[in-house]
Amino acid sequence: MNPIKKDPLDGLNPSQVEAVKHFTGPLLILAGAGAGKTRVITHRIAYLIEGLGVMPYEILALTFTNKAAGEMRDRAERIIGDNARKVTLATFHSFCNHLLRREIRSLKEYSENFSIYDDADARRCVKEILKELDRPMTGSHAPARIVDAISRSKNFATSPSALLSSFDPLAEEIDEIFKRYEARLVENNAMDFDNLLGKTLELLDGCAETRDRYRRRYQFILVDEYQDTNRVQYELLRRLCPPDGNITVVGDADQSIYGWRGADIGNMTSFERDFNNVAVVSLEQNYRSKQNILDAANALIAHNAGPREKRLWSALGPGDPVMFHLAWDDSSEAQFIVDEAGHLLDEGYRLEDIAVLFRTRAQSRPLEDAFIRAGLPYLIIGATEFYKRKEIKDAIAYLRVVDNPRDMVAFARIANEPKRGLGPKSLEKIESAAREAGSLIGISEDAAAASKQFPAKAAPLIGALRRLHGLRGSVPVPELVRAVLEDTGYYSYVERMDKQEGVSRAENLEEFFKLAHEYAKEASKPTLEGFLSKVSLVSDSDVADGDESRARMLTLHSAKGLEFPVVFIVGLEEGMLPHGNALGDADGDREERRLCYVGATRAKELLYLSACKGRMTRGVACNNDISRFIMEIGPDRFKMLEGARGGARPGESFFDTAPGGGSDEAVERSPAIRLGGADADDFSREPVDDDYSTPRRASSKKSAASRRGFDSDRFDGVDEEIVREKCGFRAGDKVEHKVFGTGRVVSFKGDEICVAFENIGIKRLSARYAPLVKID
DNA sequence: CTTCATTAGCTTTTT
DNA sequence: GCTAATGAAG
Repeated sequence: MNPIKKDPLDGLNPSQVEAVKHFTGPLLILAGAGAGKTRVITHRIAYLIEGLGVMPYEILALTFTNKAAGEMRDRAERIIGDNARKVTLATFHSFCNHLLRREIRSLKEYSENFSIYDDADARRCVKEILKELDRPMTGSHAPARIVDAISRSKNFATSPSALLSSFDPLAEEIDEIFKRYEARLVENNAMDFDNLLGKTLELLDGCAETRDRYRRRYQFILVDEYQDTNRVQYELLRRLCPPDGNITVVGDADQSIYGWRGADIGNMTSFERDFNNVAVVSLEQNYRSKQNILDAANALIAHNAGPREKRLWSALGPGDPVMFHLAWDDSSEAQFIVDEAGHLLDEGYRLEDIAVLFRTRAQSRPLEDAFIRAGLPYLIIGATEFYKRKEIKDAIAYLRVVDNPRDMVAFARIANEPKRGLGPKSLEKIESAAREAGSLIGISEDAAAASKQFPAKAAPLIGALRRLHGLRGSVPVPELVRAVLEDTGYYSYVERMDKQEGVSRAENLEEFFKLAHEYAKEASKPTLEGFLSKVSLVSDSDVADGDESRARMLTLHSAKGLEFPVVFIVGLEEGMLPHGNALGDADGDREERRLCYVGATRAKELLYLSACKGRMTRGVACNNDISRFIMEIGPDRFKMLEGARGGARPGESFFDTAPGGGSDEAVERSPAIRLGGADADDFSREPVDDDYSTPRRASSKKSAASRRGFDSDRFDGVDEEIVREKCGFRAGDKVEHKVFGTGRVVSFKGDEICVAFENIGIKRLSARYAPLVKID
């Protein structure tokens, strides 16, 4: 028994109450940024159950990310307790995945243990097909591009060639490649992300009985981020809900930023057309940001043509003006942010209050450098690398083959990992044998032994896979996972790998086992398929959270739905934001503007925008104009900020007006350039080199960044002597730092070494990892 | 068949 | 500045 913890109508404004209390029939909620969208959905779920007597299992709530789904469930649970768990609350993809696993019989060519293919798997398929067709795989025929074209065509529900210019050399062949790709998926009993949606639609269309069953089951449907639905998702909603059904969609056309992926804002207007008597509620009061921030955001978005459905307002007061800083180059832009962050910390903000938003992932690098140098811990959201790690992908591939022995993409990945002497030639033979036998484990031992064609070296692997496949269902998932990796020899192979490499990989595998345990604990009916689905459908932004005291770094896209007291948006330059690929295209331009709008509206108290006159892109210097978005917001809305080292003035050109001093100065500030330059040798000593040459994605707890930056706190109290011994420095030593120049060692504290640098001042650095060299 | 080294190609955003 | 693919040598 769970008492109502809270009245679902408590603390809502009149529009929100109207949205929450709406009972039957379609409802369209136009919710501006920060207007309490998630709040309305969760409270509506609560009210339907507690106030209107709807059964929890009759409710289907769909989101785009696992994170949003989880958050919604948490919040609903806080209002109504355990009943919230019985609501079907899922992403579109995971909902479809579940439906398919249950109903797949209706699609004869698939069985319920189908694999889910990610982009990399899809590319591999395309590559094989190109090889088959003897076509090139470069330029216009790059597998990634083809996969992209195929995916877009599915999202737009059209043929791939229809979306290509007729001049595209690919246009002629793409449909054929597409056909073979689909056939290959079927052969492998696999679905790509798009097919999870598409096949579900197909299934519901092909079987009225199933469709009606789901319609009866889900009397109430709620859709979050409705503006991001694509054609297929829209059609799915129409299958699941009759025209006068109880469907509530919540969206904001101004936050539509996934048009490139097939999201169709047209679905907002289609909704009123295709569903009957649609009620509309508009939420305009913003509970997140100070008015100055909203004014800037409103001014920006006003430049997108079309009627303004709403104008955000806030009762939180004007707040500080939005700030703008023009930096010399990307590293001084990053330095500006670090300096500013320092001030903010002095003022009482915490690191986790601060978010730095950028357009492209590549922009994180200089920021990371600056944060590392300053010893400020940060977290890159969305760079989960965990599931992209080789050992994890291998482990998943093993499991996939065991679960679905038709999955030849997974098999190709692991056949020779560890080395079993199975090269491409052997692989081909195994594949054709598998095709003949129906699946890998269908290859009979006798037939294989009899055939001179069949590589004998493959027999043990196939045997192990067959045996493990048989254990499916009778052995608990975590044990099965371990058995798969141990019995195939993969685990010991990883363990035996040389030194650090092997250790961190084995650690990651242990982490993976832990995931399996967690899954088994929380799933009502754990299965290998369930576990695989789970790991296949996690998105990058799902993991990153936690209340760790770190600044956040993330793309504008992954910022949607989040909020932070302080937001920096960097790189407001033509070609960057708006991005070069969107220039010259009116739709693209508008979407870029919305992207910037989304970023700006993430800020609660302080919003900083910055641009730089020049930046390094792909190792090449280039200079950009200040983004049109800055002009559109209007100069009088900004407080202009100078950086510690002086900002550049508008109109001044970066690399060409200052060929001598100017660019040299810039080069000196950029560690990346120095590293590649002549004095790289100076830093080739092991710990030093390691620190700066290894990839610096900070998402992993084991990254160099995290070790130096903050974990050091935990070593407080470590004997000073040990530290001294470890790093070989003593107080008074003159040292040189790759970035900070020369200085003198002042003292030690825990794992940290304090150094007084000539121009910079005293810095606390990690004794073990700081790139310090003793000089005479 | 494997391993190592060099090179080409590329980076917008992601369930 | 990175990954993945290709090529040469073991």
